[in-house]
Amino acid sequence: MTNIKKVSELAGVSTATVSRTLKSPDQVSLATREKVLEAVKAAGYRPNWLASSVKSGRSNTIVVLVPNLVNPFFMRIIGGIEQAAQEKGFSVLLGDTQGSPAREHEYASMVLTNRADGLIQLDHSFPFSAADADLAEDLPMVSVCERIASEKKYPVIELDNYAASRALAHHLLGYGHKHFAAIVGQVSSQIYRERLAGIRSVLQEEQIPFEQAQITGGAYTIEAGIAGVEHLLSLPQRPTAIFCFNDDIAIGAVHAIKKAGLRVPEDISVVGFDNIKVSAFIDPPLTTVDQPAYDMGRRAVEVLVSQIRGEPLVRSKEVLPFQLIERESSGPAPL
Amino acid sequence: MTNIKKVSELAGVSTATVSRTLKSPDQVSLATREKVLEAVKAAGYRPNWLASSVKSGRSNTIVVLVPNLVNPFFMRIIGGIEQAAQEKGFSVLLGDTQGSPAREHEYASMVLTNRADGLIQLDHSFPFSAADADLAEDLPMVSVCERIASEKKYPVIELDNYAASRALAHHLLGYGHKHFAAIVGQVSSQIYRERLAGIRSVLQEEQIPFEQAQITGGAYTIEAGIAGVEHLLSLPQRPTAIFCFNDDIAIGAVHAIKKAGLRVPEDISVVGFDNIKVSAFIDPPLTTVDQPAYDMGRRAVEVLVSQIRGEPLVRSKEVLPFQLIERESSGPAPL
DNA sequence: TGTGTCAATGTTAAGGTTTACATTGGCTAA
DNA sequence: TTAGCCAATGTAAACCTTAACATTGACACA
Repeated sequence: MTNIKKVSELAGVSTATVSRTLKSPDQVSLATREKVLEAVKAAGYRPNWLASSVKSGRSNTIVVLVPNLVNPFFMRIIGGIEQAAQEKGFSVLLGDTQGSPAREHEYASMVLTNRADGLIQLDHSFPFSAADADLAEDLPMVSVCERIASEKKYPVIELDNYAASRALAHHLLGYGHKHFAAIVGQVSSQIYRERLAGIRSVLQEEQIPFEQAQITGGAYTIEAGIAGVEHLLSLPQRPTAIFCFNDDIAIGAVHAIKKAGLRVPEDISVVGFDNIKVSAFIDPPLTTVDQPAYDMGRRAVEVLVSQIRGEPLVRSKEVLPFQLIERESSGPAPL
Repeated sequence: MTNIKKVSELAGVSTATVSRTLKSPDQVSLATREKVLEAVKAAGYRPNWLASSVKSGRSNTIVVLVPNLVNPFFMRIIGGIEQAAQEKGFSVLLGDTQGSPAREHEYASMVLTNRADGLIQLDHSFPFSAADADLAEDLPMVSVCERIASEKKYPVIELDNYAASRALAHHLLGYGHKHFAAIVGQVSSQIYRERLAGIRSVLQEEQIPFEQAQITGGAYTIEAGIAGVEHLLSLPQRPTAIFCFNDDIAIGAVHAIKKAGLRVPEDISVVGFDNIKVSAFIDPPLTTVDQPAYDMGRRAVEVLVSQIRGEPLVRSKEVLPFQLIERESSGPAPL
């Protein structure tokens, strides 16, 4: 291992001068600087990041907890996180939790052990174990999309899910639909409650019933979409419009509807959520709500880094704009 | 910051005993152990990972260079990497390079600065800058899917792209196709050459021409698939079967073909590569080659970690099995 | 009793870097 | 000439943990 001491000997200066040459060159005379840089090159020296980090007490690293790596929506968020982190001189540790609390605990504890300076949670759970909870009190943590379930309010970057769902509902009402269903993904989350409330509020205003039987789900997957449709088609009153709580579910739903010999949107309209890339290119292209995933990731990093730097929190909640994307998977209700 | 010294004072023992209690408890008497653990709890102490890492000289971290985070195939690989890394006590630093050499250099240099112990490259370039190249000589590095372009042969986990392409070609020949085209994604990569060679070898055996004009591409994206089809449909001799070098391209190709008023597979057969999740659920479901992405990621970590541990390299190249997945996007050639 | 052994614990150096403080020496201004 | 200043550099402590080596003391056995 070539270390700073070896370089200092090679250049005939002290280790402090080597350090200064690399970190604050203006404090070193030109002649010495050149001498040192030459020695650095000759020795093939690269400063040991671990050593400087232990000195500063900062790892300049953030850990991101993702429930599901293969979800393209999350990946767009992470793309934004990665980009912004890099710009700010941070690196990103990936924490694929698969929704497992044990894994969440493990990754979250990295912030307690100086392995990371802060964390971004993409799921809705409070990621620390009960044992760590009190230590986690004032740690930099930000959530994206979901709100972290805890007494203390951590900053959150989110969408107005209530309004977005209302927009989808109005869109479908405009097509004359009267029989609705929802395939909701993960129950027990903030998102679930808000979106459902948004839909309910619109239907109530129009005095359209929306029964429990019409609400199904379990996960944000294509399979859940297929299973949801199979369930819905077995009901006595078939819905003419289905809210899917993300685009993967919607893709599964469209697939299952077509497989059952029905048409989208002629027989059943399907709307999704997230606007993932592929949604525009399936048949029929998906009506959905666009979330600015990349920007949400970027913003999360900005908020997190300012927390890490100890700057006062401006807003504990930021709501980013959504956009209703009307495509061909939704259309007039059948007569 | 509560450190080990504070705990040692609280417990009335030396720092060494605290360290031993946590790292090798069998060396400490039961009574002391309990005393120390109580103090640890009372102080809310968590060992500083940076400090122990600088001591050991190991960060137990690997950095993964990904050209494109949103590609679900890469994400499956990374899922495998993440899982295996966690099992082996490593964490994963994410390096979203967007194909930019500057970013590759930056992430790769993390291995030189003790920020990471090894790296996994998902692209085909040698990720170190020219200045770092000689330092990078013997660093732990593994590539997945693509082979790293350098004199020194780094271990690679890959697929038999040649054989897989031959399988696809035979599949299409079996349907009576005679006019082929390919939308190839990134040119200049190993994958490109091998897959093309595989297709060419089969067509040559059957004395079927395969002209340069029929080969198009540029990126592994849906848009490239669309652009590719638009180009191919403008040619005097329209192909009846299109090889797409990944499923995203194939999804774009199917979309564009349908948009042009043609049918898949009745007018044109389309085959993809990778078998991403959504490929089974688009219309028509995609004929493709399944790559064991998750296992490739896992295996890459195993090889990398054994390199990090200084174990001798068993094989510098591991070829994992592919599987031809025949679905409805390919069918008999039109008359 | 004395010696040897061993488990338990303490002391301290080491890991590589940064930085507060100290030193050097050249220069200016009175 | 000399005090004073300042830029350049050096010295050594600090960051926190770990581990090699040292010490202690209890116990066994001759």
